[in-house]
Amino acid sequence: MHQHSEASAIAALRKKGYKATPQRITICRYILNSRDHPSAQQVYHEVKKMHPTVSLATVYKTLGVLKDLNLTQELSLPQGQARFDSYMKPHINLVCLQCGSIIDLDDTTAIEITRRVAAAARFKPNAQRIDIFGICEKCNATE
Amino acid sequence: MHQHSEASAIAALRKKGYKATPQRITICRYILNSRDHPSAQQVYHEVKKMHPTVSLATVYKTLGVLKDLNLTQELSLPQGQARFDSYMKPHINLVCLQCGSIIDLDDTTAIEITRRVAAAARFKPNAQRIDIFGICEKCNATE
DNA sequence: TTACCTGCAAACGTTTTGCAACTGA
DNA sequence: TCAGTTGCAAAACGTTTGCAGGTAA
Repeated sequence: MHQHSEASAIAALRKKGYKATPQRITICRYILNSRDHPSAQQVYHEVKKMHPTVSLATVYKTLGVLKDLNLTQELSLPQGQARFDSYMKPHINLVCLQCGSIIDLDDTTAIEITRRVAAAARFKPNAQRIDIFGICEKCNATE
Repeated sequence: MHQHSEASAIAALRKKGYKATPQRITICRYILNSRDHPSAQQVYHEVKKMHPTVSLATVYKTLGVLKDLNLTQELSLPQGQARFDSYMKPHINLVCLQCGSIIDLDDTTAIEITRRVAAAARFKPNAQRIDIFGICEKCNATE
């Protein structure tokens, strides 16, 4: 699902004039290979394992860089922190209101929708996001 | 588009045991009749014209009540404040990255998508949101 | 009458910023 | 070498909360 290797992340950074620092590489590796849409705090705690002195500021700055490189998307949700999604193909986010998990769901509608909109309204689309809020399979079972 | 009258808002409040205070009525009237997806700050400044002593806390609390009554939806966006949408029919939000405007677009896809998802993943949907980020017609023209 | 609401101020959590020291290219 | 980066601390921001006084029903 997340097809970016470490080497391609480094190349992407350098291509746009960003330095490939150890902290950034660690952050990229974590984000680009995680499927669970981590928050900045989660990234921070994870990266600290390799770089104990890393700061939250660096995490936020790097997340900004990754957005600029189009390697991640920011999912801002009501009540609380943003979550980061490195699955950049148009898709649907299934957001569980109980456990907070976010599942990426491929669906042809997600791709189609932008095309339709560009045609219907005179709107120049850049990015998209489809969220469906509800109760996930796991929470539904344990209820 | 926004079909709620003041009387029906008062009825909705009372039905769930909320008091219909003057502040709440003013906030409801403003939110339910605005098409421009105001932020809490905008609501606050607007309501202040009628109730100069109203507090931001009351605005936030009332916005919470309106969410509970299913009369508004909170649109949290990257970089900044949440915006509030009183158009509750499934639709697409066209979010302009330049001027910040949000346009509601009716599209059959918006309704269809939840049905498909409920079937595809074993997910119990509650609410949905479709955002397309880009440049609106107006900004595109003045560019 | 009373449970609920208001408005103030303080608290909270996330994100951003300024800056001196450091470092990748 | 030097533009860009780090990490710290402080600031900024939107939002929430506790509470004493006030008000709708």
